[in-house]
Amino acid sequence: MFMDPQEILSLCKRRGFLWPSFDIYGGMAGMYDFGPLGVALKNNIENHWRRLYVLQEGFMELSCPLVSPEPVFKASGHLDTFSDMYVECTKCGETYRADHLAKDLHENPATLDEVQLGKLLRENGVKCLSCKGDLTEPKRFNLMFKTMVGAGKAKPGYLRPETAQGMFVNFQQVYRLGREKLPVGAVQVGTSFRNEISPRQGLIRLREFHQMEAELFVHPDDKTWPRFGAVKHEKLLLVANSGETKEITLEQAVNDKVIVNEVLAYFMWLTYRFVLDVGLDPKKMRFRQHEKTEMAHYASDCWDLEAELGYGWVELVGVADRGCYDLSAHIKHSDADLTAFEKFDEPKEVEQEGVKVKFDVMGKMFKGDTKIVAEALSKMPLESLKGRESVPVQAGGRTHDVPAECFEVAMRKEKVTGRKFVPHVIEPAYGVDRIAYAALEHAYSKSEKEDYITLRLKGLVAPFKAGVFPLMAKDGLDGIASEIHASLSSAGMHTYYDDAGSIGRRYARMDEVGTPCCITVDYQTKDDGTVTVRDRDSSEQRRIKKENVVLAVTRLVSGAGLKALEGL
RNA sequence: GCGGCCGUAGUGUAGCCUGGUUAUCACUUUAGCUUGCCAAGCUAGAGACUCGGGUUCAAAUCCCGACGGCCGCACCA
Repeated sequence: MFMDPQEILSLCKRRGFLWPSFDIYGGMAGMYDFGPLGVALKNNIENHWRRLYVLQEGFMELSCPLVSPEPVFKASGHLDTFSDMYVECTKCGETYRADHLAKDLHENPATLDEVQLGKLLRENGVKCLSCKGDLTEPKRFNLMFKTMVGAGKAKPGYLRPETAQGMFVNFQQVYRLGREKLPVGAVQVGTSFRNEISPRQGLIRLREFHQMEAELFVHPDDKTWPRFGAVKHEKLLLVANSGETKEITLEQAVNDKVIVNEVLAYFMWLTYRFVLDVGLDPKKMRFRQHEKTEMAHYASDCWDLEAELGYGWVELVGVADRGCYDLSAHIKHSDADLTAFEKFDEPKEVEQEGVKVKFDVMGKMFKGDTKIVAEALSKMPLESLKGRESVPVQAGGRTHDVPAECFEVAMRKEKVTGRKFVPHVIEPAYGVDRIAYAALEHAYSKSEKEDYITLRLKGLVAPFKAGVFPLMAKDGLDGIASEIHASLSSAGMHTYYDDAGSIGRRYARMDEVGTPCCITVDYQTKDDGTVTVRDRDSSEQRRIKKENVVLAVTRLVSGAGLKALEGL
């Protein structure tokens, strides 16, 4: 069925899921406010995700600042990647990457600023490739929001364009807390920012959005996963970049090298499980492998989980093997040791020639300079130290003459028990807003004849778990209903109490926001203590004892259906 | 950022071309009555011309700009 996103967004606005931000000031593209129902939906999605990643798979959840200092993004590559320069044709409006046009005019056009690049293009008479029109001066599009941290000599900072970097820069903490074993994983749920040129399509392309990202650090030679065996016979619909589309088991996909390794396959499966749990339609889901050209140069494999929506196929989740790229980049830029250590089976004896400083002799001679001279000395090539009476050492801006009795060069035996290596990263990255939207769209249904809208949300994600109504707001029915509402609330369930208008209208309101069931107190309740439970999707009812309401709602929310109320 | 279309209560709309009373209708919503299980009825309310400038005696209506929306192009680390 073709779905018009406008219809969904209209419902969302009407019923308090979400609305355009800053509306009274004319709004701002790419920003949405979540209303009470939207917040509940989003929280439910995020909390279920935590249940899988943190509780089930044992990832550690972090929460890092949204504003990050410049070096972080220098290292990650975002600063350079986001600073692409564009020129436009003044005649036909075509846009080009300025550095691409200058490719043959300069050995490395990416190093030029916009003024230099503009001059270069002008002097070489570069015109529009399609219509030969004049080009504008290069313009810089930076997709990160920039800000200043502190007053006076403020440092530039950026709003994070993804949550991932916070986990990479904290690798040491995560590795240590994981007791220095691999695999070890971190997750972060939170807001990210991208200053999109033209945000569009409702929640699909936002300037401020929510991500749930996981970074799993693994040994480069061991990309297996303990729970893989339990799911290896499960099937996924794969659209490979070879052009083939097939539904095959995880095991076969890994054996045939369709998916590059076991751990990636496992997290693709977990991703699929997750989106089914939150109510997405399996018939409208697929995994699409990135094209070789689309994939970041460092990634060895990347699959997008896509959902079919009114907008077409939309990426909800990206699952990538990023290799050692991220940690290596931060090692290079920060000098921090973001490596893991592996013990050899047998320690190795390694004989190595080295210089040993005799501090007792040297200290008397060099006094306060001893430390810096010794340091400089031990960094010098061994050959330049051998067989000399004294050695000139540069330290502290001077040349020190160090006599041979201050050190000796000798073979040293060292026991090497293992080696350091840079772990590889498996990254599942989820777009919360997109998933929330997909959950709404896949749950949306409208009866043909009377435009009766029902959101068939999974109980797990539904903002309200139940509606509670007195059939009439009198004769004590309202009091009993209030008590039931209170008992559900204290059991931790968000429920909606409503005693106004006809009962049908109240059911309809709840159906439209996806509430799985409604409890109605009627006159029979006063006689025998039973209430009716109405199921949203079938609109059928059962009577149960009122003291069993919490249990009944719990069962219905878990998707058990009315038959699970037998005996209550 | 470019091009096309568009912007009226919470939602969906009429009016705009051809400027002129108190801006149409439905749903929603509030209060009261009624109502004994699926958007019922009655009565009384509330609620809008996206913003700014221009033309005019007079602008929802015509013109310009901004903002916002949809579609296409480009972009999407």
